Parts: sequence; C-alpha cells; structure tokens
Amino acid sequence: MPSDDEPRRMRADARDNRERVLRAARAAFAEDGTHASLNKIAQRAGVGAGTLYRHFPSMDALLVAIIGADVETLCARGRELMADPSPDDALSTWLRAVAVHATAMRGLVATRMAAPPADGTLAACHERILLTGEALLERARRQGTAPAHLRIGDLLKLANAIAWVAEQDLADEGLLGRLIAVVDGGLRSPPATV
Amino acid sequence: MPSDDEPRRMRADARDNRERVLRAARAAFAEDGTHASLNKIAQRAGVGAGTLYRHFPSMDALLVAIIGADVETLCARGRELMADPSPDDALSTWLRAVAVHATAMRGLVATRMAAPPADGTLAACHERILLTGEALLERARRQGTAPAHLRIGDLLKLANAIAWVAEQDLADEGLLGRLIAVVDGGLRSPPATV
DNA sequence: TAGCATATGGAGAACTTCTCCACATAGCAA
DNA sequence: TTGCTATGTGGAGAAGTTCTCCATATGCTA
Repeated sequence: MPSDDEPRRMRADARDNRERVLRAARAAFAEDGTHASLNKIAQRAGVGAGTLYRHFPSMDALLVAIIGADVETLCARGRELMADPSPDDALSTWLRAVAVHATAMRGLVATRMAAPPADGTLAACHERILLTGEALLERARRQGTAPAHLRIGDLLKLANAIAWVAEQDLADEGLLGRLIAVVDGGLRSPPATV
Repeated sequence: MPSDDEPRRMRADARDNRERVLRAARAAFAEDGTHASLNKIAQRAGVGAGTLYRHFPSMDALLVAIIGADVETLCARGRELMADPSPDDALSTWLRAVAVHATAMRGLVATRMAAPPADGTLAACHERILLTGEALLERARRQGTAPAHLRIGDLLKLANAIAWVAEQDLADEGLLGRLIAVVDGGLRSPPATV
C-alpha cells in the first residue's frame, strides 16, 4: 500500500519543501528538544510557516514523519528478541531500547507517546509498538518469570516516563540505565506479597 | 528562623495581594495543571502581571509557596514510616505518597521536581525530601531487602516520572498504583544477575 | 497630617502557535 | 512552445504566552 505521508502525486517543489522541513525539524529537535519552535523550523528550512503547516498540520504529524523509521527499527528489534534464549532478558532489553529511542529527540517523543491514545497517525505507531511488546511480554509470562498481571501498556508508559525523566537531567548519563534496572526487578519477581 | 517567603515587614495591601495570588494560583494549577497561564492567574487574582512577578519572580517561587506545606507533610509521613515494622513496605509506601503528591497539581509538581538541581528555594524542598527518603532507604537496606546499590535520588525521580506519566492519562485511575507496584519489585529483589 | 518608601498595574517587547489568502508556478494539453 | 489551472507558497496577522518597566497611587511612620 502507498504510504500516505508521501502522496503519490505531489508537485516537485512541494516534495522538495517537505524534505527540507523534515531535515530542519530533525536538527531543531535534536538541538532544542521539547522547546523547538515550529516557527524557527520553518525559517531554518527556508519556507514560510504556512508551508510547514500545509505539510504537517500538527506537531504529531511532523513527529510521525520523523520517528516512523525508528518505530520500524524497534519492531524489528522486537522480532529479533523473540528468538532470545531468555524471554525475561529479551523483554527488558527491548524496554531499554524503547526508552533509549524515546530519548533520542531529547524527550520530545516521550512527551508525545506517553499521552493518551493519540487520534492521528501517531496512534498507528503506538499500536505497532504495543503489539511487538505484547508478544515479548506474553513469552516472558509463559516461559519466563514475568508476573501474569503485568500489562504491556503499563510497561511502555514506564519506559516513556523513564525516558522523560532521564531527559530532564542530561548530565547524569547513567540515569536511564539505572532506572530501567530498577524496573527490571518488577518484571521478574512474583507479585509482592505485601 | 523567620521564613523568607513571608518577609517580616510588608505593607498590608501587599500581603493581601500575595494571598490572593496564591489562592488564584492554587485554583488555576488544579484546573489547568502545566498549562496554567501566569497571566490568567494574575487576572483571576485581580492584580496586574507586574504584581504577580514582584511577589513570585519565577514560577518556581510560586510553586514553592504553594507546595511548601505538602513537603512538610511528606517529611512527616516519612518520619512516621520509620517506625513501620517492615522497612521495605515503609519505603514503598512513602514512594507512593511522593508520587501521589506530585500528581496533586496535575503534573506540575512532577514536571518541576524531576528537573535538575533547582537553584532556588525549590532546591531546599528537594533536599528535605531527599533526606527523608534516604533515611527510609538506608533502613530498608540494613533491615530489609533493598539492594545496596539503589540510590534515593533515582527512586524519587522514578516516583516523579510515574506521577508525570499518570497525569497524562487521567482516565486510567489505577495507572499510578500499578506502575508503582512494578517498581516495588525492583526495591526488593537482589540485583538481577543478567 | 505630611512625606516618602513601598507597592501597583497595565502597556509593551519579544516570543510562541496556527490561519488565511493573494499570489506564484509546475506540469499538462494543445 | 505556449497557455491554463490546480496546486503550492510565504508572510502578515490574530491570539496567545512570559516577563519588564516605570509613572502613578497609597500605607505607614514620624
């Protein structure tokens, strides 16, 4: 099926501008994270604000276009990990990958992905990640030590939350790893008998 | 020592305005959370923007004034929990309390508290919370099953992260509790031997 | 009650997001 | 090659934000 982010027929100049906006956005997000200004992205790309909004009506749309490839990568990684001898390790490795990815754009992704069920194309990304995670979790439940009551949605939210908080303090490089490690415990223990 | 958020000598009208701003801010934060506008708070309080900024030069200052009492409560709760028969339970109960508190103002607190070492009076709040937590954690290390390598700063960040993500999806009421429960596992297990 | 240190408020500067539409032009049909 | 027109453009502008500045008003003390 034809990807609808790059309509089949598009005037060559429009296609050009679209690419330039994407390139500018990637750079801007990497530099300023959540504080990137759409105005400045447009300026940087050498187009008017109107043009930016024509191509990407919302910031979500822009994000989807940018992180689409990453989602693909994460799902592929998930499929690989299905063959990992330890289902528990596979799950936690994948969660770590999700968190690392979510930090890539300086927290922007985490901010968007943690939100309620997005209504746009972001929802599709969400869905794909969920499915991949569910497969890993289910395996860890059956063949590993993951407690039955764990929900994949919760784990992904936790990963995003960790990515978000890690992004707040970039100076502490090991933070993300340590926080994931704490969560790791909860993936393996039987439900605490408090 | 005299609290410096309420200077000893202040003109009666100034004191009045200060109170009104605080009341308006509390209401606005509860309603709009992170998106509360300082402008509207001023309007709501019936004062000019200049007046608001005179009393609270930064949003942090405003926050400190509002949540100061809560910090007190959390520390008190922590001291109580030091007497809890189970050091592990005490720690996790307290972390849950921290997360719940951080959600109180619709995520605003979490957003601010997760940030790097604040440089204002917020830092003092931070410090007090850290000390309380460290005491609980140390006890759980010695008399409970908490792994030695756990850092209280990490745990608090995790609590704030959870509060943040829980706030993103208010519809899911059990979310915060479930996420804390996952982390709970990591507080008790020995370090995973991956 | 007079006088002044202290406090006020809103206009305004500098930003933000997002809309609108007169104008430019790519690409097709002749 | 040359129009014609559907498609795409860009920037002015509306409405919002944070935060500053300072002429004016007023509580408090002497």
